[in-house]
Amino acid sequence: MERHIDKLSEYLKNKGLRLTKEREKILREIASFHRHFEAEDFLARLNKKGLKISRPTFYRTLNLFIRAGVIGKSNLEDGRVLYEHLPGHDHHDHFVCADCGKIIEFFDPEMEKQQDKICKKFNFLGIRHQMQIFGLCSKCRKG
Amino acid sequence: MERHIDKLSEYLKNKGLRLTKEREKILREIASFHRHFEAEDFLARLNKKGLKISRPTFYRTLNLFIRAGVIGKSNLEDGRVLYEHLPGHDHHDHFVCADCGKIIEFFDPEMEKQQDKICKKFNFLGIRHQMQIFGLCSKCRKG
DNA sequence: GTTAATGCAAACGTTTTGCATTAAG
DNA sequence: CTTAATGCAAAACGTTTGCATTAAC
Repeated sequence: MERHIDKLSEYLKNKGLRLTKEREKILREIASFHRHFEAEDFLARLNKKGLKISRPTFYRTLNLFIRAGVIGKSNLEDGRVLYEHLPGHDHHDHFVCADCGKIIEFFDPEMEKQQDKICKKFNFLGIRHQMQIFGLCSKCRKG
Repeated sequence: MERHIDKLSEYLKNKGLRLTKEREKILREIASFHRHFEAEDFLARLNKKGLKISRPTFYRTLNLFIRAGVIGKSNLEDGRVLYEHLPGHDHHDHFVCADCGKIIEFFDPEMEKQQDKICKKFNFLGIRHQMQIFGLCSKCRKG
């Protein structure tokens, strides 16, 4: 949490923006939620907890947090749009279980090396990448 | 084109569905378009060419073509939803240029092997995957 | 002649906007 | 006290739906 609030505060100060109660509340929830989340699900979660945040403010805040670098956004191959908090959260790729919908993170240095190679081969300057493997997780492949 | 129409006809026959003029027109355009496309762009293109297809019919047709296996759909990491015709179009991954938006396809057997390895390691049954590398293409990295 | 497909208008879910009000600095 | 942020209602976006009409088979 401290890392998140520090990073956000710094960004806000640089930009002449303000640390409001709403931003603090949302950040606290996001920082303590250690999974990917969809916007609407998370908003419902906030409201259920009694933290009443309006929908426009929530979306505006998500976008602000992205700009500030405290959360990341990924568009999955299945159309879902997922967010996750970033600081202390290194790059990783995703398994997506087609059955239970679970998302499993992985990081494979060999894969990263191979990606560098392919970029060089095509003279492409890679900035970031995303990779998703769809299939069945170890639990669901038994069923 | 023949491959596409044959594949569609077979699907329609099996399902007791009909090969309409609209479906033929749309299929002809898609088959002769050898790039990825976004739905709205392509619909505008059709209308500009004088082929008047309503928006609902167009979207219904895209979904039908997906079911029939003549086109594929991918949700890019940047949120764009792209379609492309399938027969004679093998699996590939994508470079996406952040500057000009161009999409470059590539296929790398080493990468595929590495993906198999990582699936085994996690006891994940991989069905399909998608990978996108964002950055600058050879032209744009000069500018 | 059946019934699937079309076009229209209207709905949809998600995300964004305009604007008057509130509150952070 | 200034101006950024909020909440509301309304719009925007891409896509889908209900329904009466048209057209494949």
